[in-house]
Amino acid sequence: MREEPTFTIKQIAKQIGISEDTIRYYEKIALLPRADRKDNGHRVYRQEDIDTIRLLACLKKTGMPLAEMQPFLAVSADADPADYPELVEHLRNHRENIIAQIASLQEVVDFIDMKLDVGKIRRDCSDDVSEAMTGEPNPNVSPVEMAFFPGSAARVRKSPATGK
Amino acid sequence: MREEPTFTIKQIAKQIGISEDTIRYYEKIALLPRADRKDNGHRVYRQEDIDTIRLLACLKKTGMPLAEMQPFLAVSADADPADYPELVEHLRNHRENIIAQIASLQEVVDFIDMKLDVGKIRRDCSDDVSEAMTGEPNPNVSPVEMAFFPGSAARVRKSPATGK
DNA sequence: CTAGTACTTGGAGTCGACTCCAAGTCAAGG
DNA sequence: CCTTGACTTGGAGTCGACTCCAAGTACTAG
Repeated sequence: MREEPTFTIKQIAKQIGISEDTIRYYEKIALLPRADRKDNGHRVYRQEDIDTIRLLACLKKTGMPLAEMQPFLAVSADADPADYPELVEHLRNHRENIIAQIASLQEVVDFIDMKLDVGKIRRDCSDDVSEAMTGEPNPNVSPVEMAFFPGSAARVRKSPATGK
Repeated sequence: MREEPTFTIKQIAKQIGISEDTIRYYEKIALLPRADRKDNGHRVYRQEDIDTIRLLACLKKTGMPLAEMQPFLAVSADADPADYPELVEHLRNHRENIIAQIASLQEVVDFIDMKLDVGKIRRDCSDDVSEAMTGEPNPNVSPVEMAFFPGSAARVRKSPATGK
């Protein structure tokens, strides 16, 4: 069998877009398994490892704390998650969290769009990520009082003008 | 005019789901304007303030650092953002960031689904939040080697099996 | 042999975002 | 009048996630 290509820590750091220090740190806190070393002690990475680290980077982007990433690595590794029912549960939970987070983000996007579109009245597109909100198709809403807030969509209904 | 209802810090903390300390902290770092006080010095909040704080909480959920939230409050306040071209620019930028973040999240969701659906082949539903990704409708992909990684979607294409 | 570079390690420092605390004020109840 | 409870303040402490550093080793080129 031909040898897989291997990479230095510097290379994969650059490739993935995180610092070498961060990668070493992940290893230090055992978020990543100890990487193989060359004879001189330098770390060697292969595609498999890169994929794993990339997954971490991806999860990080979603705001997940490092401590919660471990289970994902277990899954990422190679296994069939069905072998670990607890883990499946965990994954499902996290999936829900992420969906909620997407909804949050979408609300912010909506908020921004609303602010950017002040007066334009261009409210029709498809954006129903969350089923929780999407209250009234209320067009020209006024600044803050819209229902862009999670968990209280419908009940935010102000009365008078904003102070002024 | 009848008085708007007002609330204590404890009430709104509970309502919004963050700690009183956090609210005071936001005020301390001037992320929030100094709240009005009663004669005894206690903070009073009205709906308007609650909306603002709720916006912060919402932005926080999206992983935005506190320092970046200021512009949103300026917008939230009452103004027409068109009055502040820089701010509009900032909003647009952030909108893009969020869209990207949603894509990241969606990838994680896809990853989870993929892991959960191992062998199930149930790939059809409607989830196209981001227009950036949605690469191939590639069904039964193998564990890690999938293109669930942001920024390198198409180019991560492994050849051999995952080590084993 | 020396210089340069690419790594290694353990540990210290930083930064953001809280979180906790002690001391103080005020209002109401017994 | 004294206690209790809800708040105030400034400041200290914590925690997660890095980020930086000094000292050491290994290889490479001149």
